[in-house]
Amino acid sequence: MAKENSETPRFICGLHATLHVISGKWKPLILFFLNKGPTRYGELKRSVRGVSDKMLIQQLKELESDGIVRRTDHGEIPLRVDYSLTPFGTSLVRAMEPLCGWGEEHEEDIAAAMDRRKTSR
Amino acid sequence: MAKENSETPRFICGLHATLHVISGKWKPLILFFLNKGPTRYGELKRSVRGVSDKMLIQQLKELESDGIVRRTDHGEIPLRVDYSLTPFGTSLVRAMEPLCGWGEEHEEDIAAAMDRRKTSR
DNA sequence: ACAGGCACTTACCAAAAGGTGCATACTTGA
DNA sequence: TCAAGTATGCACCTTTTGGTAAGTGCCTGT
Repeated sequence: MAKENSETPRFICGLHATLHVISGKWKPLILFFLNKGPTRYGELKRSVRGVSDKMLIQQLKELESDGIVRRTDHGEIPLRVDYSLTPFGTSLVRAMEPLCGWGEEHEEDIAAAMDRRKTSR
Repeated sequence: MAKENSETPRFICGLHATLHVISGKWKPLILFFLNKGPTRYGELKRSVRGVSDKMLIQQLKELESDGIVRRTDHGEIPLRVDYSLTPFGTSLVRAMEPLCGWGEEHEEDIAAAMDRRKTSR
C-alpha cells in the first residue's frame, strides 16, 4: 500500500484545506451566530438549537485550536465564558459568503436532492 | 415562493446547504479536476490519487443526483463514459473560489492546526 | 486463449462522527 | 437544604462514512 505522504500533497486546492476547518455538523451554524458578536456559551447553545453540550464544546474547541474562535474566560465568580471570532475567523466568514449566497439561491434544489437521496436509499 | 416550514429549518444559512453538496472526502478534488473539462472515469480515477472505485463512483453519483455533474455515456463499443460539470456545477465551483483562495492563503496554518489535533488526541 | 483495460457493483469491516446521559464544582435564589 | 444555572468532562453506544478486496461483462491486443 502506497503511502501518499511522501510529497505532502496535503491539500489539492485551497477549498480542500478550508473544508477541514468548517466541516462538522454544527460549525457553520456556530460561525453564523458568532458572526453577530461575542456570545456566551449558554446563549450559543440556545441559539444552535438541537446541539448537545458535547458537540458544542467539541466543535468550539476545534474552531479554537484552528484559530477561528477565541474563548474568553472572564474569571468571574459565577462562571462566565464567551466565544467570539478572531480576525482570522472573520476573514473566513467573509470568504464563506459567496458559498452562503449560492446555497441560498439554490436551497430548494439542494433540499430536493437531499430528499431524493434519502428516499432512494 | 418557497415558504419555509416552521418545523423544517432545513438549513440555518446558505453555507449550511452548500456544505451538504460539497462535503465528502473526495468531492472537492473531483470538482477541481472536472473544472478543467470533461473527464473519463479512468482518467479521473488516476487524477484523484488514492480514491477507490467505490468511493469515486459513489461521490460521482451523489454529485450527479445533486445536478452538479453530468455523466455522459457515449454508448461506444469499448465502454466510454465521461463526467463534466453542469452549468449548475460550474456556478458552484465559481462560488467556491473565495474559499479556495482563503484556504490557499492559510494552508500552512490549517495544516499546522490539523497536525496539532492529530497529535494531541 | 488469455491478460488487461474499461466502468462499474457488491459484501464485508474499521474508523470517525455524532448522540445520550450522567458527573463535576461552583454559585445564586427560594 | 434543595433546585437550578453555568461551563464543562466522560463513558458508552449508534450511525455514518470510508476502505479493501473481490467479481461482473464487455472489448482489445498479443
